[in-house]
Amino acid sequence: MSVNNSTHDTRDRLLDTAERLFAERGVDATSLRHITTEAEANLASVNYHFGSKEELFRQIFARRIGPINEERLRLLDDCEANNPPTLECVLESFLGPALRLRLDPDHGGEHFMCLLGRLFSEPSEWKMLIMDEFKEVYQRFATALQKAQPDLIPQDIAWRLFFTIGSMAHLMSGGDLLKTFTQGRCDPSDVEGALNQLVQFSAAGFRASSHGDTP
Amino acid sequence: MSVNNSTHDTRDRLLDTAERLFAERGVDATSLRHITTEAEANLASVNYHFGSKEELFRQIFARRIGPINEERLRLLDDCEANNPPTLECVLESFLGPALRLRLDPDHGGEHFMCLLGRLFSEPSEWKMLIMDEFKEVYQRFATALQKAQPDLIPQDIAWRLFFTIGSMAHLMSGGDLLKTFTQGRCDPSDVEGALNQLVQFSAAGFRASSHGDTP
DNA sequence: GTTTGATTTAAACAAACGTTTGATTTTCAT
DNA sequence: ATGAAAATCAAACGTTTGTTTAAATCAAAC
Repeated sequence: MSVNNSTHDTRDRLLDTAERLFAERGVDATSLRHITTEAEANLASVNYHFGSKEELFRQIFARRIGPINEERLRLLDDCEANNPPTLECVLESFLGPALRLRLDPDHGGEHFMCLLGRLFSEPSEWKMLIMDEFKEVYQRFATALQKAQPDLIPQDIAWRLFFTIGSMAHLMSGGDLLKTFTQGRCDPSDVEGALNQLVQFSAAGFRASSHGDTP
Repeated sequence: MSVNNSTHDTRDRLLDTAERLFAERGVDATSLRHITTEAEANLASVNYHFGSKEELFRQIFARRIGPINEERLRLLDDCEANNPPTLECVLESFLGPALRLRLDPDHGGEHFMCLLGRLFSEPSEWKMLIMDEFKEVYQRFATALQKAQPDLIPQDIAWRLFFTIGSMAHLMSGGDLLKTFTQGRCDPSDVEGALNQLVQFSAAGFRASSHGDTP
């Protein structure tokens, strides 16, 4: 029932290694043999500690996604101390905790960030595992954005939050592409710089006039 | 060497079926047996007509990506008849041909759009197959956007085009999520409405003042 | 009608997959 | 030290994977 030190070692080693390989090569393309080899563990250890590959995946998410969403809501609470909250504050509360995963000193958070960003565009099988936890966060931020921009109709809020999430996911999963295309002049590993760029871009998008036809 | 009618039938059936299944379930998660069964073809037919699964994937892209990028550049040429071109015109030239894949009457384009959107966030293996073709388009549009917003520094152009691509990819691969979250009130299958939302959002983002700190 | 080349077919291939087993080793409270 | 629980291990399980083979079928030219 309880866990002693040595098991915790290999259990965590499996989580860390799988997290990295899932991020680098995709979930389906990463085999248990690859994971256990790089983690210097026995092939059977995944099924012993987690029961199945799917449960391993689930636990990789479980240990990271909760704290991120909690911090999002905590920062949002701070924003809503002002009424109405500023657009930039709300957006930064949503985007910051995710993008700052890159600052994790042992790079585990960075790998998870990449994995999380890709999950938004993955077929439904894996995606639905986290969308339930995400729904509460989504609703809280949608209403906060509505308060920050009361002149927008709810549909516009939804569209623009959707685009913001898309930009965020793209940055999380494929930021290296931007660095390549700009020959290093735009560097997503400058987290605060990237966050500022995305907040400003999205905030301006949210401030566009409502029904869009150029008058 | 040449191909007669009957072979073209099963060859196209394989392309169409694989395109759909790759979009619905992911490339790695789709087996040749699944493809050939649904296409009512023999298991060996993929290797006979294409040589390998990877070459099948490559040809699925080859037949669609060229026309899209050609139309993008053609529309961009029309924009640049004006000097400077408007932001909305340039953005619509980039986004329209991709989003309008949904209008393909036999739904083949819709499946490919979903597949294409996902590819941006996929591990490098498959992604690099199309990034070479994309580079020319990227450069043409980056310079056009620079002309449309001459006050922005090139890094800002790159960041904002990157975010626009992220929003587009998110819409292409996971638009159904928006419909779910909004209980059907935002419908990405209304192509022109979705395109207008994205163009207005991105155009406003591009018009944000340059270095972002709120004055 | 025969021949030739293109296509389809059923069957098999080796390799890799996630998972299970049963024995062995390690750990630690007693 | 001893016994029970926890963890590791090598080996095998039955599937499924992409690919190959060789025979069968088809289409059309001669």
